[in-house]
Amino acid sequence: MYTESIEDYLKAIYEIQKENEKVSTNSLSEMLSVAPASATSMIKKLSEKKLVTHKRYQGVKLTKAGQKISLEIIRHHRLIELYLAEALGVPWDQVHEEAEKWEHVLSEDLEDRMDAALGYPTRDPHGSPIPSRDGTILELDSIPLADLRAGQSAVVDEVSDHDPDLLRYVGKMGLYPKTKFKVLSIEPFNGPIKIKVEKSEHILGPGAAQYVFVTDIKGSKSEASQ
Amino acid sequence: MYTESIEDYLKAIYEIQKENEKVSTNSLSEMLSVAPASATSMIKKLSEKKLVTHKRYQGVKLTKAGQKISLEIIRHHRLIELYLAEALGVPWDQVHEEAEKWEHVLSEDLEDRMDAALGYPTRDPHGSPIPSRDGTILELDSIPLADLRAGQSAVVDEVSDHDPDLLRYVGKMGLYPKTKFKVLSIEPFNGPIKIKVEKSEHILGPGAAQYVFVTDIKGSKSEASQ
DNA sequence: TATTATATTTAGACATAGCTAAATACTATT
DNA sequence: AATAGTATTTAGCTATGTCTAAATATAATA
Repeated sequence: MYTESIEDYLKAIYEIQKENEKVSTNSLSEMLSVAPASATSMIKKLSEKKLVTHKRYQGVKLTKAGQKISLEIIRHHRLIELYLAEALGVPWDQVHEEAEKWEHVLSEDLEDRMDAALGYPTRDPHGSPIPSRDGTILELDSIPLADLRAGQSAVVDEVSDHDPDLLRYVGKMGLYPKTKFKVLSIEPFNGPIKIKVEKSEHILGPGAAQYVFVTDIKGSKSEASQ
Repeated sequence: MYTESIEDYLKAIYEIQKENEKVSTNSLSEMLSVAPASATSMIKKLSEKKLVTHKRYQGVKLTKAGQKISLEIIRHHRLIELYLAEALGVPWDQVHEEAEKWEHVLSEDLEDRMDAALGYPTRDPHGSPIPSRDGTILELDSIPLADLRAGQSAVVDEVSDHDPDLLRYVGKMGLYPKTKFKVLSIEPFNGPIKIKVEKSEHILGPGAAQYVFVTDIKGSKSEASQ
């Protein structure tokens, strides 16, 4: 088994790798709230253990082995999040923090029991895919809500869980995964977005709209396909 | 917050204090599987933090503050054990190990939710009392099954959870808390004990009978009261 | 291209919590 | 009361993972 710290670094590397091509020492140190020098020394350790490859000043990349461990932890994390939400009614903005600690001490047996109790789910409460036991994960191709055009409707696919305030904010307007909504208007230059969810209208700030990912887009063309 | 290590020591001190008057450095080092020197240095630290009182070569004792923390951890531990058994069907010989790790990272909020989901329980799966949030705990006055006499019947109150094998062993004969049984015969000099649970008879080794605590004794006098 | 700014790494220190080996204190026995 | 045995403590070392300050490499700009 690996230390909690190692697991945290591997998870962070995976998350950054998913967005940006390059995983820099600085991005890691920021994500984990440690000094850059601390990240450097951990990178050295991960590299010796063949969990990442690293060229000085060039960033790191997970090896097969590193990715496997990373996905195991993410599986723990997301199963726990869903379990807490479903079984114990923990609000979706609080499950992340709880899972962050529990994920490191969850046994395989309990993981299986939770998985079964939940009916072998594929998504966590924020819509993020739950990796399978053997280390495969669904790649989402949803786009930020902020990229939609007025008149389009779509379905919420995933909401970033990096900030509890964001989750509470979009939760208040009912923008949970699988929820259908329509864009009534969208102001230029990253202006506010007017949307309709169920029967009610809401104004969504562009900062938040960047972190709500949507799919199943219907109506006039999206910005991306123009 | 305190470190996991500190919490483990405080918990161990509480457990030893419950049995033996004196909590020696050696008993602690044994219970926690660390070298005696390690226990000494932790005792020094606990003493500085006013969590225990300590006189050199004389053993330690929890202060009010130390006992409070200790009981909080034990409350976590036992709530988790019961939750795992009830909600996820984890067998009673496995809940301890799982709780041992989880207890240190359980939030107060989740503690409350589990407590409510379980209907504010007072005992864990082994019959041990669950301390209340404010740090009070029921003192049991049950006695070892080994001290009973032939002809007496009693009810299982608590089974020590220190050894999973023991739990599986007594579990096989149905000796769970609240189970009524009768002593058919008991051989002298710590011999085997024949008991009847429900309709079936079992032979119980004296080593195990020492760790099964019973109450509600009926029939001829117990050894203790002779 | 030389310079400046930024990113990364190295060097050296600290806290936690463990260890072994040696010294010291207490306890029991002759 | 002296001694042998056991319990406890001290001294000093190790590993993990963090930190700051200084050195060095890369990238951006004048």
